[in-house]
Amino acid sequence: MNFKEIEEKWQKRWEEKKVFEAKNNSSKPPYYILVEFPYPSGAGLHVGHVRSYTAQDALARMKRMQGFNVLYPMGWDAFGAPAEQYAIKNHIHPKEAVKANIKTFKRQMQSLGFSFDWSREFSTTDPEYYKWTQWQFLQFYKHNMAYKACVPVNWCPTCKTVLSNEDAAGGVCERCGSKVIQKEKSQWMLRMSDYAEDLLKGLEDTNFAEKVKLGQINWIGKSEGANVTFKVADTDYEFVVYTTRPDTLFGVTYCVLSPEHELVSKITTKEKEKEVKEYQSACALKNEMERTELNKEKTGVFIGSYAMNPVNNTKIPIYISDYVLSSYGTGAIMAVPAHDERDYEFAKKFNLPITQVLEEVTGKSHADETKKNSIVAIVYDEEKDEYLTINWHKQGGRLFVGGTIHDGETPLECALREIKEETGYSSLELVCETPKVNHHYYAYNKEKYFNIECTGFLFKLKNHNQEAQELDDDESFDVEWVSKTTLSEIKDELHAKILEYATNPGAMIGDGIHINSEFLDGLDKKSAIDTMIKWLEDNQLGERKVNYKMRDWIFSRQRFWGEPIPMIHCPKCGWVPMDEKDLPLLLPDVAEYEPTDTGESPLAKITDWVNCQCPKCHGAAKRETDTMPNWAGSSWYFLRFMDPHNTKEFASMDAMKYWNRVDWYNGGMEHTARHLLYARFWVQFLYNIGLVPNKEMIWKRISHGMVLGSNNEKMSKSKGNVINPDDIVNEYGADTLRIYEMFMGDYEQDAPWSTDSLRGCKRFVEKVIRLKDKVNEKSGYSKELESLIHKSIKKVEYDLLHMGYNTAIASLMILANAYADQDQITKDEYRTLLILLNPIAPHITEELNELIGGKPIYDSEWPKYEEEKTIDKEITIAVQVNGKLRGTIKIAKDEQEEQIKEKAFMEENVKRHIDQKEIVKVIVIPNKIVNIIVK
RNA sequence: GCCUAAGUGGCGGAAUAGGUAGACGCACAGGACUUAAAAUCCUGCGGGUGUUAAAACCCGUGCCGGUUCAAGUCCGGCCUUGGGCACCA
Repeated sequence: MNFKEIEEKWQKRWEEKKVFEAKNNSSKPPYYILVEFPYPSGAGLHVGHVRSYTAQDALARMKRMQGFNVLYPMGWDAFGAPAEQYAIKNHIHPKEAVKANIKTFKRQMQSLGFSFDWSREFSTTDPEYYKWTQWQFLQFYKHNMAYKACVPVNWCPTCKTVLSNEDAAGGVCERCGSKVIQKEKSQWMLRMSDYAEDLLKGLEDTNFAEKVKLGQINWIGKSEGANVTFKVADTDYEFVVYTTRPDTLFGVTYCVLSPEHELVSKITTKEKEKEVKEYQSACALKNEMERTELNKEKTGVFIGSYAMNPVNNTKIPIYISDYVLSSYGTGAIMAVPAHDERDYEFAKKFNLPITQVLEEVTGKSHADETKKNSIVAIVYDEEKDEYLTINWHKQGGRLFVGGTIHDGETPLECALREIKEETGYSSLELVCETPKVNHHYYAYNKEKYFNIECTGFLFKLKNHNQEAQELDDDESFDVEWVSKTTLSEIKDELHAKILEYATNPGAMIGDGIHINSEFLDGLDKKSAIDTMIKWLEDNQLGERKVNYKMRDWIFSRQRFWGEPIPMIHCPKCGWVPMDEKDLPLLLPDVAEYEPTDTGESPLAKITDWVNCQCPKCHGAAKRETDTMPNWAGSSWYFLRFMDPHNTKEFASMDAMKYWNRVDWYNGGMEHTARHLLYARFWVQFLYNIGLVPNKEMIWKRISHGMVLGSNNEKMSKSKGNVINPDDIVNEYGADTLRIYEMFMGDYEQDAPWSTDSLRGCKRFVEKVIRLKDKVNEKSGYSKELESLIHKSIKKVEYDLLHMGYNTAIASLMILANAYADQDQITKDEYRTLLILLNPIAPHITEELNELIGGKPIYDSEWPKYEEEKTIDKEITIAVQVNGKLRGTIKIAKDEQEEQIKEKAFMEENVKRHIDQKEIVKVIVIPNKIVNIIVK
């Protein structure tokens, strides 16, 4: 059989009969399946595209057969930098390159037989489409959701262009390699942060995969805390910090402002001015990415003035440091080194005090406890890599040195004394003191409950001189030096906790009870936060505050190849929106657009285009030359597919109400955070101004795994592991490629390409073709195959709805193998196999179906299974003895427990294993397993 | 560092509710058909002990421990790899 001819024949037939055109006024229930429309690059279709398009195609084809009016559209997201680069180099209009690329993509998609409704095709670069993108921008503007603001951008001084974060990775221009600097530019912004809470809540009205939801939640980054006002000592200035941990206010030992903070210049003292300015300009050179990279080691400068801690009026120094971002919270923080990792690092570096205000609790509390203070001391011998322990044997196991603090003694003195008394060592060097731990325990020798506040110490042993121990009579233990691994023998909660602190010094960020905190003492984290916020509000020193990481959307791009922003700047009237009826604002039709020296869009040089009339006062004015980001056109394309030819609206409310929403949206994991969030924001805005029927227009979102090269690496030209789908279609046929990509592995997981496995799928197709020779004139299902056929229908249907494409194919292979074992099969049997396989391999199945005289599959119904016929009457179950498989028995479905037991005991091998042994218990799980426990 | 997904034969991967681990496919080996090759068909295919052959047994789902009659699956702790985010107070 010539698969090429067959594929072309059916592709033509489907097109002629308009089989896949969705109707907007059908009585059938609607079902909207969407795949991310591609950016038509010069490289052509990737085998990764084939994977997700086939998966959604299979779903679409099955749903159609099940009686749904399926919308499965395709279009082009064709604005973007690569086309612009190509155009600049070759002095042609980017739309020419885009046209050629779309042609290739479309040809490739059609050669694979995807059931797209091509009558709804459009590109984001079509004026008929971007007219509405511009129109929607005007709605944002009119509802005060768009504004201009100065934002730092990545600027390459050599190329004289603005770079995306991607192109400026590592602080170096991707193209010319020169150092990227930060430059302030006035940009259009969308007030997306206003929607943070709604975007978070809206997730409840979607059926996104859990990991997708999580990505959205993390991106929005909600945090709850408080704003707290700090006064600058000896001045009238004050500043506000944002904190999620107001409960730790008593532990604040310094404050940090971001280098850009407006107060810095006002409160820096004379002596510090020079140092501060230098630090500020050093930071200004770095972009956010560099800051993070260079900030393994904390940097900062003390600006000479002090702040007053509002809870206890302690004077604390003010620093500036770039670990505090001006763009988040208030751009200022209170630092609690004892309970914040970053503050801890900073404090260590600048030798700032660390005040513990929260201590961890170990052990269980008891009503009648005696309080005392104690220490645990860990001594380390660097030379031998050993730790000093005390082995109490049966009276408490292995511990470190420990003891109670005497009156008038500091914890450190106590530690040194105890070490000397218990072990005789005295030549020690203090390495660190750990946070205090609040420990509850019962002392058996004293028959009392204790609650102790314990400080831990880590010492280094300086020399091995050992004096005699000074022991009490009731003390009997061995002093032992042990290796690190032996330390795992220390089971005592307190000692283990101190060990953990000593070996991983840092901030204590967990929960516990508050100390050194006046009215918070004794409270846990959560109630202390609430108590403190209430106190701050009562005293007008602060307030409860929610913050989001998500910022406003920078909507300007200094590019040519994007939707022009329909705004006009008039010297008299300021920014004026274009009249809606003048849309679309077309991109000029020129072939030359060198970048400007100022970093403005190449459009700025096209004066014919830039100069215009102010819509308000009709005076001379200039157009905005920035264009929209790539994300704009893709934020609402799924709405346009519902009504793509509408010239009056972006889509009619009727059409959107009919389709209701996207039922199933598939795309790559890399788009699940940003693209999906932008699209949801866009839709929520349109909903709020009454232009779309639902607040969430996408119901289910899943993401596919990548197709990797055969070496298990990402496909790339430089690695030489790229597979071109055209080659595979030519050599093996579209159906084989489609089957293989669905069979290659778990759909949501990455999978490497294997041409060997592809050949196996080819063999399967050929096997299905050969089965045709076995078809007889009979109808119905034969007794031998009936049950398996019903099971297969059930399985394939379930799998296609749950992305189990690989197992759907496996079950079809099993069915085909069963057919092959028969001398003859009926027409109905063969046809059912063909229909089940059709969603994945549509061409060959239609052809074979036609050859046996069947009604076209595209016009047929999905086969139905009878639940009863999928259930086996006789089943084989396992018999275990003591949990080990010893044999199997055949039982009738739902057979009585007694009979199953009897059969199990009769099994030869089982008999041998229970012979002469006492039967303790017999577990029978109906239709599943028998487990006999013997002694 | 944080978040997230994973780790099962020579390979891709199955195991829907804790119940016979390795479905299905690939690769490989042996055989049949053929003058021969390809295609096709049949058989085997996690490791080990064992047996003339079987039977049977032991070990096995990244590592260590736990829960359970029973763990790839649940719990605790670790290791490794991929993806995302980058000091968010």
